[in-house]
Amino acid sequence: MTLAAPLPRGGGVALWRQIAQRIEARILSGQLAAGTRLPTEAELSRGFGVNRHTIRRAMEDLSMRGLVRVEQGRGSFVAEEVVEYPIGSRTRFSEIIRAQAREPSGRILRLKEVEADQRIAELLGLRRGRPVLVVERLGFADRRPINIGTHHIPLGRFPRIAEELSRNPSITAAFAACGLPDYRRQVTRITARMPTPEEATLLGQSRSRPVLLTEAVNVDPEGQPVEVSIAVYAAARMQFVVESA
Amino acid sequence: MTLAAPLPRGGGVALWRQIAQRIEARILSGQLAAGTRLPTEAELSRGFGVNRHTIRRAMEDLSMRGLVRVEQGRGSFVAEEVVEYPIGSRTRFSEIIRAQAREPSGRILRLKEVEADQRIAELLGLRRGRPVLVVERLGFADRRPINIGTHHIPLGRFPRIAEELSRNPSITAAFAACGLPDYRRQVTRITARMPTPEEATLLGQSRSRPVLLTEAVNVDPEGQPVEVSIAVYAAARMQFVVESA
DNA sequence: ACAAATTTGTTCGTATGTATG
DNA sequence: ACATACATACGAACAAATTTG
Repeated sequence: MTLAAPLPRGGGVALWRQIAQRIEARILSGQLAAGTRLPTEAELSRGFGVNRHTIRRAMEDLSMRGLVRVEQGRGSFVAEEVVEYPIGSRTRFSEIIRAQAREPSGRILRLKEVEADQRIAELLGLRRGRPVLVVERLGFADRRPINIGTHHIPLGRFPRIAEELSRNPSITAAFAACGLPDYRRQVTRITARMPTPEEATLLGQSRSRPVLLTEAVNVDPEGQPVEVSIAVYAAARMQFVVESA
Repeated sequence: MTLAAPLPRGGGVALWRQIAQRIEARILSGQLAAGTRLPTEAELSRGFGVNRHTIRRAMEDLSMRGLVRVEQGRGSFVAEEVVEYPIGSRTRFSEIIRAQAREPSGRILRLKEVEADQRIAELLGLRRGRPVLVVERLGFADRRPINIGTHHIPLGRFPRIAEELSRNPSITAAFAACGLPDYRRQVTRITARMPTPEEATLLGQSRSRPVLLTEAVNVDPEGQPVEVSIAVYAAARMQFVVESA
């Protein structure tokens, strides 16, 4: 246990603070990489020669400050850096990831032609039952899964979009190849819920941690809806940022 | 059990779909009011004469579509209407609630003078250690708890704000009484996490359901930060809406 | 479906030191 | 000097979630 070392007692600094500071220093210096598991509370309390409560107090501090993530029954982990995801009219997955000095990538999970249900039809300005391509796509930043996007695209206007997407799993590129070089996000709705088991697996996260859920409508320069996307994000790794003019 | 009635089997429509549709119809027609508890899965399975798994499939469908809320160990409930909470430069709690035809109110939980820590000082454009008033406020819509806001206000600029707040638990009104008739929201950060036990109690929600977390900076007309607010919202009752110009 | 082992979460109780009035 | 409040620290036991067999 390299973390442990004798602690000066009665020196005016609470033991839990000293412990938190040592762990923090290891994390900030990179000696404890993001995602790595910390020793158990029992191990730490033995290592530092303090009571388990004292360790827990230190962990609570680190957890509150977002440096570690504690999961009941599993252990404690060095927190991953959160992706700052600006929500605005030019919200593009790959641009946002690249702007954070990470490498974006994506994998198409499913491509399916369906008839638009009530809600999707309304948002796309179509009649119910019109053909829509449903694209499920897993998005990555630096090979870590970030989101699962379910995109609904009207096939009446973009009949060749499925073909383009199977060639290159980028929504923006597929639209460009179908004659729409630019689009903008009109509205985004944000909420949160617990993940389905499948979502938790795909996002590589615990089932007891929440996901952020967005529903967005993208429109062409004339204001005509071209896509409705519903996406889930691992909440622990994501922070949406809304700048107000 | 008025919900139950014989179901046509082998008619090409899955039993769980028929069950889900019946329950949905009752909810949409208002026969099952928001927040009321549904019969247990065991009762429903007896009532419809199907296996409990079939009921569960129907409930999962309804739950995914946001019509019901299922809580392990407690039961299933008709989902409350979600509050649509627009995020923009004029984000004001009471105005938003009123715009949804609900009655806003608030209760101050705590008022405390503290020294600004690193993060708050940075966001407020102060030096660390400067006096800041921390206000914890529970916000209601139609007497239902909606959010817990923790507001940080620089006392150097607003020395009398605590007094105003104890008279009227509205942040906007307190600022107005302290000579700031108008302010705007500059940036909002949104994420989600699980609630603390206290948060779950105050929000009247299950501890196994997530909360949305916002961090916002409000500035005066000159762009000077006047308040940092960190708020948690019951995710099941809240949807943030971001319109992009 | 169940059981065991592991790990964090919660709640008791006790004791000590420090700041405050 | 004394009482009080508060944060710190330790100990024990049990609850709850997760993983594994």
